[in-house]
This record gives sequence, C-alpha cells and structure tokens, in this order.
Amino acid sequence: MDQYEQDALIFKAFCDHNRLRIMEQLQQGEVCACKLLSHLNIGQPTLSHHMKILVDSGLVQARKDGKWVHYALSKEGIEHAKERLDHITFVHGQRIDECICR
Amino acid sequence: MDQYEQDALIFKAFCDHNRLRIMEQLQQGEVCACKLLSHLNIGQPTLSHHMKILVDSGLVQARKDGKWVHYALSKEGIEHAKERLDHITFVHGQRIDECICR
DNA sequence: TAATAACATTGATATATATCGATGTGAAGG
DNA sequence: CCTTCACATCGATATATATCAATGTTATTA
Repeated sequence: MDQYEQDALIFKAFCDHNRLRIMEQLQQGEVCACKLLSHLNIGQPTLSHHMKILVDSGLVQARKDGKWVHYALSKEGIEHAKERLDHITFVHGQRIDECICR
Repeated sequence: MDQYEQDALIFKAFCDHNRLRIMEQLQQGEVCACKLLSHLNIGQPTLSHHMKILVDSGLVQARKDGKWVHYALSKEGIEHAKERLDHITFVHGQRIDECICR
C-alpha cells in the first residue's frame, strides 16, 4: 500500500455520517460503545464495524474494561490526519498551465 | 443533507488514491485535464468523473479556456476543509466515561 | 461547414461498503 | 458451571463508487 492509499484510509474514516456523529460524541471525552450506540440509529454490529474503521485509521483509541470498551479520540491520530491534510493541500507553486495538447 | 453529510462529501474527495495523485499535481499550480490524464493510469471518462467530485467538493476550481479546462486547488475550499477537520476533531472535554450499562 | 480535438455524459460492470440477523467470544455474576 | 451481558465476527444483501467503451457536446481548425 503506497502513501496515497494510506492517506485515503485515514480520510475514509471521515466519509460516513454515522462515523462523524460518533466522533462528535467522542469530543466530550471517553464514551463506551453502548452509550455511542444509544445515540445512533444503527444496530450493534454496524457500530462495531464503524469503530473498527475508526480505530484502524488511528483517529480513535479503544480501552477495554471488563465487558466494556471505552473509546476516545486519539490526539496523535488527529494530529497525523491534520499533517497529512496540510501536506496534500500545500501549494508549492502558482505556475499557470501551458496545455501539452496545444 | 445535514452538516454531517456535507462534511462527508468534502472528505470523500480525499478518499481515492487517484484523486490524491491529482491533487498532488495541482500543488504546482494550474494543470489542464490532458496533462493530469497523462500522469495517471485511468481513462479520460474516469478522470472527468474524479474532477467533478473534486470541483463539487469545493477543493478544486476549474477554468475553461477554449477546448481546454485548467484545474487548480481552491484556497477557500482547502481552508474550509481544514476548518471542518478542526471542528470535527476539537476536544471539548476529558470526561472519563461511566458506562450506562453498568 | 466539415473534420478534429478536448472534455462531459451515459450505460454497463465489478468492487467496495453500510447495514442487519445470526452466531461467536470473553467477562461477570449467581 | 450456567446464564447473562457487551462486544466482535460472519454471511447475506443493497447501495455506492471506480472504471471503461460508446456516444454527446462544444470549440477550434482546415
């Protein structure tokens, strides 16, 4: 997997409205899966699917506590996402294009 | 479409490796479609599809010039994407979760 | 104005993903 | 142990998306 596909993985985490709703809940601090679920109109397997994507992207960290799992935003993961966004969108030049087809 | 789905639209622009390669080319300034195409292993209709997604997301602006279309990163679109990322990932609290199932 | 060139649109297809019901797993309690 | 609870995984399905071949559209050129 090259850098482009790794970056795409990170941003895919932000591409689903339910995952954005999950991250909004996590802005308050740690939230367990059952509480996340109670604020969403999805089933428990679907939440589990989304949490796997979020954790795999590095944006969210999981803390297991007996039967429960508590999730929280990852400071490092978020910082990394911002760095990648900066990197991808940084303007190196303002060259006006001369079309190669001309 | 609510705010979550609007944000998802922006980040979907970053979710494909070919679109990331396109944006990398645009970091140098304006590039016309034919030049973008020459650096990618996709067909012309596929490029057109990706450019529509990028323009619709607001991240890229198009300038028509006769037969040609020149694309460039949009300063405003990029700034907006960064603001949305900041908003979505801003940590409001560090509350430790007390599970509602307990 | 007929031909060509650059890009967009359409229709089809294959892959990816969001979702759910059913089931598995691992921990806590009786 | 046996049950129950919280969460994960599996299998199936429906929708979304990336891609291409064919065709349409618009602007330049012969």
